Amino acid sequence: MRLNTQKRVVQKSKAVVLFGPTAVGKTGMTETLFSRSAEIINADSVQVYRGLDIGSAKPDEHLRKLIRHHLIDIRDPWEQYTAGDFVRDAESLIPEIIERGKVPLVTGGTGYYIKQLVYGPSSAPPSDNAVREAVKAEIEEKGSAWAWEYLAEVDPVSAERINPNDVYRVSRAIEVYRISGRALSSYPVSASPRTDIDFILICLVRDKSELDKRIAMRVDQMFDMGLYDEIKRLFRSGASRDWPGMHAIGYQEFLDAAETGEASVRTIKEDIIRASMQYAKRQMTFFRSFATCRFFHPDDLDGLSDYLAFNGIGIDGFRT
RNA sequence: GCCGCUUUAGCUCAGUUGGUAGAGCAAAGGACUGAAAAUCCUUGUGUCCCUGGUUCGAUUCCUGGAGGCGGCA
Repeated sequence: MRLNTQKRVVQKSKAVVLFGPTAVGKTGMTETLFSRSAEIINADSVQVYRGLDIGSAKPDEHLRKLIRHHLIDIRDPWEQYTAGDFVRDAESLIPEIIERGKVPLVTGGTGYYIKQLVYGPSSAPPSDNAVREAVKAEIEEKGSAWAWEYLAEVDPVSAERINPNDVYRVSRAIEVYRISGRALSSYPVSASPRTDIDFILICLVRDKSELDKRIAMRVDQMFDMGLYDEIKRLFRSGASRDWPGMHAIGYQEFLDAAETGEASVRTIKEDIIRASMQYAKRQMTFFRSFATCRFFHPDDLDGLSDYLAFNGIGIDGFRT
């Protein structure tokens, strides 16, 4: 039908997006299905950081030798990496990978990055750190109610959309206005997937109880693998809340514990497990909003490879 | 064994001068315009420990019992 028509008329760039909540089994899947055929474009906002290895569940040496990975270890944890950076990086990698005769495989759990890539990035200006700090200081002084009212004056459309308590977004909207003199809402936003690249969206899912077990198990493993040593190393090099990378689950809990001075390793571990489960839930909500996404259980390799073959994607020839 | 305190949502606890109850956390659902593992929104029926009594009416007051905590022996 529509797919066939597209295939005949235009040979568009194709890329596979493999998404799934944390601990669902994305990494294992890439090894099974894509070892020879693909190069991976990481879409995980924490794995971009050097030194955040265990807590971010980075693919190990073995897998990274087997499949070429991009956008991992490209920033230090005190540097900012953004959705906009990701889109630009991914856009330049996709044709390069196709050029090499491989499938670009975008995989990771950061739904927002994937949305910006698949729907086309926002045209609003990137953040300016000085402006952001100034806005933040002003809100701290005058309060969040003031901030929203101010936004309602300069950008009523955004104010209508953003909840007054959502200081994060209110301040971003004010920031855009201060940087560009234009309302954030005046920058167009795409409501449908971009047309220059054909993204095949796959979301891996498991039952809640199954996923919860895997999350708990994986957090245990992280501690066994030396998460605590990783944290100590980061603290020694000056890690704090100011580092973007330290906002990640598995790291921020140690910062909390260091501040209160009361938490034991056991309660930290419990906190990390709970935060991961909540994150997994948010990830699923994000992906349910992608109309074109197909859902598979990670064990359904036949279904998945059939679906990819139907879409003209060469994989490793897996058959049971 | 005696004395005191305590028992209310999955958890920690408010509260009802007697008219069957509500916060935080958890959970479920949702949002997402270059910070997104971030940030925010919505959702609260539970034998108010059990048993008798008083009362038009008891989760609330009284009797007896059970569990928990503390003190004295």
